[in-house]
Amino acid sequence: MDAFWAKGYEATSMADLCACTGLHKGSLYQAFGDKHKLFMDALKHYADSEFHETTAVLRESNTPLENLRVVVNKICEDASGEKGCMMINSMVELAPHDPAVKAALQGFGQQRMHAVTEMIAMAQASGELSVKKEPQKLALQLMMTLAGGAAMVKGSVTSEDYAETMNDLLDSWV
Amino acid sequence: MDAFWAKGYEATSMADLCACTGLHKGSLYQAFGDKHKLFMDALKHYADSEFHETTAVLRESNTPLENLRVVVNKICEDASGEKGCMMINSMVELAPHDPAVKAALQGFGQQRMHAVTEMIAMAQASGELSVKKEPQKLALQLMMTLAGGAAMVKGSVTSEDYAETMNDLLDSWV
DNA sequence: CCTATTTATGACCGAACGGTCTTTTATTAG
DNA sequence: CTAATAAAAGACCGTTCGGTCATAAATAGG
Repeated sequence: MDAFWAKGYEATSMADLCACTGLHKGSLYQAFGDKHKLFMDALKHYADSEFHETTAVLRESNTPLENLRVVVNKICEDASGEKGCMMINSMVELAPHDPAVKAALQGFGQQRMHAVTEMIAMAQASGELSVKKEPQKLALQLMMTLAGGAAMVKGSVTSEDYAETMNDLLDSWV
Repeated sequence: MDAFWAKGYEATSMADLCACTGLHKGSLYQAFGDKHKLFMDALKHYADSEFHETTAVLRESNTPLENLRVVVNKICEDASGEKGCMMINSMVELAPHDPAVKAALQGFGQQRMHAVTEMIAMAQASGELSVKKEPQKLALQLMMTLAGGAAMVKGSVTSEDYAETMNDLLDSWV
């Protein structure tokens, strides 16, 4: 997963994966089928563990808005650094030409959109967010900005500016 | 340029480039040096022509905000479709491991940041934008959202939602 | 028209690619 | 301890990769 995350699908060779895992080609093929299947498993593992870790920071004692802030900052932290976000990386590199990857990413995206939409709706209901727009639209705005940061942090935006921009966006909704 | 734009650097072979240009390997190497140099030229051509076409839609008869809207919609249109934005694609695929690409993209990014910052400042000065935040921060917000849309439009966001989200962002600043 | 220089061509190169297969080594069950 | 099973290893396969080079076609100058 780390190899695919750091270098992408095409630029990662089976030799890289062998060096990274300490295993040898035959073993990997026996265990995973082929490179593409191995990548799909790695992508799913990334998405599942990232989602699990992100939702893990939620606390019942927090207000909806506090939870939203914590989640957004967690996502920022995960995507900061040179590797960025593996889902965004894969969407950019593979989604247009790889139906399996595209379908998987659409699933992960919907999962996250639903979660974020619900959090925004709760923060609106609690009165912490004064912005009136539909939660779905705000969630899309939030996801797109997060995604853009995850892309730009790889080349032309610092992780501090990334985090600050996300917090400013939430502030503008209060 | 179209081949690199559509498939990225690693996934585009010299054979693809031959088929795409109608030329043969030797001619390409003689004219451009190697694959990497050819890619750099294609990336620069993309950035320059995209910037030129985008600034071309500006009109002195428009108000600053109208011009900002036109520019944002033009960028949206250019990045919609399966190929997305070649600069975002390259930043995600190559920037962390390719200093030359990273430096070039930082240059293009600064150029765009300056232009957008100035447009926002003008729209604030004219009173069309009521939002008080520093133009630089708003520009970064705009660029990140545009970038995220350019990434997600390749997999899980429609071009209509992309354009609508960008217009909503500008509306929220009025 | 003939020569000189440029430009395009396709055969060719070593290396690395993804993937397979047989042999050897651990591991487990009886 | 032995036999059956699973897993790891590395040699090996055809293909494609980026890149080179000698040759052939085309262009330009005298």
